[in-house]
Amino acid sequence: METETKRLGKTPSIRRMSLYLNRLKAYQEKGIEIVTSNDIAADIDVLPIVVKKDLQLVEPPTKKRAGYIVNGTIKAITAFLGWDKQKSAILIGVGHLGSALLGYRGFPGLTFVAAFDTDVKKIGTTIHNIPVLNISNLSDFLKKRKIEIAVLTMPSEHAQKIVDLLTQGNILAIWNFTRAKIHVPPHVALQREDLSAGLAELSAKIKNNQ
Amino acid sequence: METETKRLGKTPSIRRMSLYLNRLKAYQEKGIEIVTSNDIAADIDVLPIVVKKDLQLVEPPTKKRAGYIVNGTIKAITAFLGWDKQKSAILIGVGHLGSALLGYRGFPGLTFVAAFDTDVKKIGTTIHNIPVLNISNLSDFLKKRKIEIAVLTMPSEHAQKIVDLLTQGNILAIWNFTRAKIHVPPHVALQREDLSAGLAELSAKIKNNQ
DNA sequence: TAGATTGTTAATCGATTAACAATC
DNA sequence: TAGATTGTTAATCGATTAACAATC
Repeated sequence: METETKRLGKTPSIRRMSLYLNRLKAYQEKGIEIVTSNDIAADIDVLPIVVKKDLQLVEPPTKKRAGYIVNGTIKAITAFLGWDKQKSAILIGVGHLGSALLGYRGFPGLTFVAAFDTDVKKIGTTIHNIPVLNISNLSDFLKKRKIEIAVLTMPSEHAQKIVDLLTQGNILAIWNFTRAKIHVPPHVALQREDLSAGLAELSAKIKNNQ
Repeated sequence: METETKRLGKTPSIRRMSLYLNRLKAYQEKGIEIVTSNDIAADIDVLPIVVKKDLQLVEPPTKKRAGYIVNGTIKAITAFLGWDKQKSAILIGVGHLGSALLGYRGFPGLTFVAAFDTDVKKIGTTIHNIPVLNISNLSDFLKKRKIEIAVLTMPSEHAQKIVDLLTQGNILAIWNFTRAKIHVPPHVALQREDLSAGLAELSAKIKNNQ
């Protein structure tokens, strides 16, 4: 039943893509048109060879031996990640974290079209202009609208029940911020996000500095 | 100047520790006293050998050849991460993400004692019972109180200026949720958190499912 | 041409996985 | 004893880094 974790190849490289994208956009705003792997590397604290190897994955267009063309490389990364076409998303569970994510400006390619909750005080309101709907309308909603990504920020308990509704509603991907272990059919992409993993890493670094 | 990224050894294992901790606490609540690597592995979708190898790092006490003792293993992980002693933390920038983190219940070992902002509308209020103070009082505050961890959730622009104040104030660690590249002296632990890295990973998985 | 860069191939390092020894 | 488990050592795999070839 297990071995869910299909190896995707270049996970660390893919995770760095958003850093590159950010830096490149900053160059673009400054009017810089060409940039070297050295420049980027210095900016995000990795070795230049890492940048070169990673960017090769997206086949950045028209490089001369002077560096990467900023605009084209932005487009190449964006296309590589599928961020050139906006994906519509819903969010389940409008708590602190949920509201924060709804208002977060840093998710390119993602457009929240609705949020769902059980709390009657929240249902009917909007948060950052996104309507909060009754969770009991989820299935109907998914029949009417094509939604690609569902973001889970509700309490873990009933996660699997919701996930089943989502997969029946033909969602493509689930981004799971809860601690529930959830099962999805193989054609549904699943990403688990664990905020305290970062804290664990930081804590270990503190200990190492004694 | 660079090569900031001091290799810590077991980063992936350390990041998984919070998952183990979570599962073990769930067993504890159910009254389960002994648990095998197989149980844990099935629960978090990794191979049993991964659990065994990872847990060896924390030297879980008193195992019989029947599994790990839940209570003792919880204590061992907690101690390994330094989460047995509460660390006091402040948060800089009480925006959406900042407020969400202040209210997040899932950071063991971390106690927020104050938040800082520049917005006069926020200064003087409390968020989740944590007082929001004027950023101009940051240095004074750090002289009076021993603070271990600073969480950065403000706009990137002035990050380095704030970081300099923090390091002068003898902070031990910085958890950076902004996109600013920041420099810290070598004795200060630094952890960069990038929410959109997870989205990049998810997006790549969607593409792979075509 | 010399210099600076990306692109590519090879070497190294670390993390994951497998196999099995030790133990109660 | 047989069985089930952790602990340990070895093998494999993948990611990082180094070295250098190709190019304008």
